[in-house]
Amino acid sequence: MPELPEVETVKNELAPLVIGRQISGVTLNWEGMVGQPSPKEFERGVKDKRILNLYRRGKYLLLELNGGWLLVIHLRMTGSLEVGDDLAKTPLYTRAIIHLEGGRHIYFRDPRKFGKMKLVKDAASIIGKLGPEPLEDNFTPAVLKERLAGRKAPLKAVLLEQNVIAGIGNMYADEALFAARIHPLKEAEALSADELKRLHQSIRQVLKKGIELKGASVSNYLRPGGQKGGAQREFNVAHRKNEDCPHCGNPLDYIKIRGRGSHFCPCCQPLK
DNA sequence: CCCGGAACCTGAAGGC
DNA sequence: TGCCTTCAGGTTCCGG
Repeated sequence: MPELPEVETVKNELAPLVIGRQISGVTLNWEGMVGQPSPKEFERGVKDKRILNLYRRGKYLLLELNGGWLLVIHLRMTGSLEVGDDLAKTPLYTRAIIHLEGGRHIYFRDPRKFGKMKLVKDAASIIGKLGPEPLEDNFTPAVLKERLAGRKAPLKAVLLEQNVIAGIGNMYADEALFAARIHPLKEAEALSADELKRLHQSIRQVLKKGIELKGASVSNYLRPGGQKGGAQREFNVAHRKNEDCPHCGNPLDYIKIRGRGSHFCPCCQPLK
């Protein structure tokens, strides 16, 4: 599923293909992909705008257009963006196409139709409530402590909240907790100073590694050129149901936390 | 505010 | 083999 490393990879690989290009039009195969404004207004508003720049914030991809407009894309669970030059080779499950000048197309694929595009002027309306970017320098163990303060919910559940920290999803939450040797059900506010330090370091480490490997292709995620990412091969616990812990060899555990499948090693991540 | 569960969707995987 | 059920999990909404 697209989390911070996957969206960062999409941004990095999309940028040289689309920045500076003008949008000649949009095809909506499924109008539900447009969150706001109405599909018709969206089509009119995007047409003939130029893509000036590309940013990521949390799991949001932000296309800066001229006139002060932002085209915001969220891939949700099964979305991916691919770029191609031949409409006859439109990928399966393409729900929307952004046509660029010169015959290039951005295909928004999404089997489950959860992804969303929005055209807005005010970035804060979309990303204003997001928590800190975990890979920026201002994300410190002290900030992590402050973000978890007062939260008695399971740590894993709190890590998935985008207004606490932006960009972490189910896979990288499991990986970060394993690397930090902390049980996912540990009460979020109850971490010791050492656990906070380990978790802070682990979050950054697993996200950086995910970006280096160009994201994890466990389900539908593909890079803009159609290639898979490689991060799933390096996962220690995520998506490794019924397998053994790569560290101690004991069977991994699988439980549901807030309805999310959670993989961990009960031996290396004791609840105590 | 905090917390947990349901809903949105549909292809893939598992069970019988 | 084929039908049926369950699972996947990012975000938003809702009830307690």
